[in-house]
Amino acid sequence: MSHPTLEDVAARAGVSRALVSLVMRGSPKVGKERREAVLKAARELGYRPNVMARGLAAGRTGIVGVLLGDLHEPVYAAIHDGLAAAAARRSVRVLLTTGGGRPARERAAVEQLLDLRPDGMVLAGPRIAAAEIERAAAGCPVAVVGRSLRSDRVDQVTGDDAAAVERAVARLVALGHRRVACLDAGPGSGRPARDALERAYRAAMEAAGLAPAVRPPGEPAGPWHGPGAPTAVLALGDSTGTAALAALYRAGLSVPGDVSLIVHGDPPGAAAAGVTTAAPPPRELGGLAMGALLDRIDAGTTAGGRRITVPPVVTERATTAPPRGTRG
Amino acid sequence: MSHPTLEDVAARAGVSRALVSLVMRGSPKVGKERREAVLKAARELGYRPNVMARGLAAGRTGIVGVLLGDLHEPVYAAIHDGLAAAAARRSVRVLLTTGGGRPARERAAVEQLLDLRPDGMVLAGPRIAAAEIERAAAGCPVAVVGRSLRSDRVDQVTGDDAAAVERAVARLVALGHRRVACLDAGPGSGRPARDALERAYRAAMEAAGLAPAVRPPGEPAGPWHGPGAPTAVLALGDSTGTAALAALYRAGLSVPGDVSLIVHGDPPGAAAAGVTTAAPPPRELGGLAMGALLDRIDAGTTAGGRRITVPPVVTERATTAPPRGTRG
DNA sequence: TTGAAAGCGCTAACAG
DNA sequence: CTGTTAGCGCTTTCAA
Repeated sequence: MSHPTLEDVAARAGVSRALVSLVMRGSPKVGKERREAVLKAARELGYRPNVMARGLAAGRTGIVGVLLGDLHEPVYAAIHDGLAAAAARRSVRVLLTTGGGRPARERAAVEQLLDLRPDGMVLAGPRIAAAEIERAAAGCPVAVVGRSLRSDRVDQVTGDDAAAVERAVARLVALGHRRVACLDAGPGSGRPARDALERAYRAAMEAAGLAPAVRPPGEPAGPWHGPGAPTAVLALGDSTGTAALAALYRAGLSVPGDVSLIVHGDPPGAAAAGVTTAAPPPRELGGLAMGALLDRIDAGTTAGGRRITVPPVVTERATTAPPRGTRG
Repeated sequence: MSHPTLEDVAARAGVSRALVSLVMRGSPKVGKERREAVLKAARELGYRPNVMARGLAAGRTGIVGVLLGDLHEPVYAAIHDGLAAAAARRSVRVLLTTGGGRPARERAAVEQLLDLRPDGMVLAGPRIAAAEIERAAAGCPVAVVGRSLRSDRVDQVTGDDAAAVERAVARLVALGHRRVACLDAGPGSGRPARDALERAYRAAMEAAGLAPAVRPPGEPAGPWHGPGAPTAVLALGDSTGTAALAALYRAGLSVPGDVSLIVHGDPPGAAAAGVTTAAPPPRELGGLAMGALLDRIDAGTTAGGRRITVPPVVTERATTAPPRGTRG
């Protein structure tokens, strides 16, 4: 038989269905003898409880649905690591979907998840409209990673990107750099966010008593050599993690010999290329979101709206060093 | 009411439950008037069918479970693209899991999927034992991507890696290269597979009337300069996609000026770093697997065991060019 | 402790 | 075309 049912197990163990149900859920009030007989029968039959039947009857599914913004972006793999670890600790089953970054597909993905009647949902980097997130939150508890919205029912876990820029500057300054340029490495998308980061950069430089120097993407290479040239670069909007590095190489510079480089964010190629980055730790974002969600589910509380902001981390790799002449 | 049921819709529309059920499933044999009344009521109530109840009653869930070997490896994102596209064309809902590459977690993930009683399952790059795959296949139709096993019930879609090596060599030769070295760029893991690739390389070279030259990973840089030096390199086991490139740079070579480079496989950094690669196209692998699976589900056939081998593709990027002196 | 009975929300014949 | 009648596999009272 392909899928034995509770009843098959009961028959084989010579007990009632209800007893088997109790045993399967680990109820303490079953005699040791019978319990083992049931377990044995279940094992022999290869019995696996049917989640859907259980969910229907119990009113809860034990499922947490997770939307991952875009599988092509490695940051979601890291977020998932955090989510999964937190979920494993609380023995809930995680089911994943993704819309591949396209809002329309993402909406469909979220609705499919909702159709399963999950106990809760985590949306990591959702691109759908805030109203749709809100609507989803009417169906089950929802936690969002990496996006903040005006809502008192959705838990929100976000990284502090401005703080990441600050830390990056601070780290470069601590290494001894005084001329730290800000390079806009990427194409035009995400302008508004980029502007905020630029402001954070300026503020951090000024706080350190240094002169900010922003190089917009369009501008030609600029003076990279000579006495006034920057000894360190903070790259914004480098979506690959290697674009800024390549640009520096192209300008004939050695990294970190001539200039140190820190890229903001968690771009795909950064780790492989050994590029130092400054960004909120994605694993932690995921873990916190899942934690908040499960807390809320366990509490049975309707009201969410918790906001958690995670401080950034500088991941020092091979592109940062003290400025030339400082050492040896 | 948080989750209206079929019955609520029926009440509001003033019809029977069965009629609503028919409408929801798009049956053609419902009067236009009633159909619209039902649809209207459903919309007003925000009704969404409960997948679990539907699955329980219908005996099929409309769910295809997908195991993705490791979210950190971008090839799985590409495989997923193919899977998702094929699934969308046939309107099935795809639910994802992953074991993060660890067999124990992967097994748990597969079992969780199985507990949902999916109509079928795709295992992309599974690390679990063949016997466990076989066992899963007893529960529902299964297709496997990227792993071949002795089984007459599991559909298998694999890429032809030896052919990828052949194509790479052929491409290099077509560009005019005569001294094509094979570089083992990675650490020791995956030796047996690597050996097969090396054999394929030798065979391809000999078929082209050229002398193979393998440089094992341990060997020091070797003669990269001078009259007999290779003008092209085929890199095996480069797990980042940039390791071989970095090694060539380190040896003081310009790419593709001094040497052309093709990396075997779909390593993470290759696209970002502009490295030319030769490998089976992962999207297609995914699409074929999903297609085979859905065909089998539709046919209601138990017997699978189809084997599909996908020919490789050379993705020409910035590291390949004719040998120096050939042009201009 | 154990068993019987009543659904969870939906589909699938089957009669009207 | 439409409504009625059984379940799907499981949990959950409620008695025994």
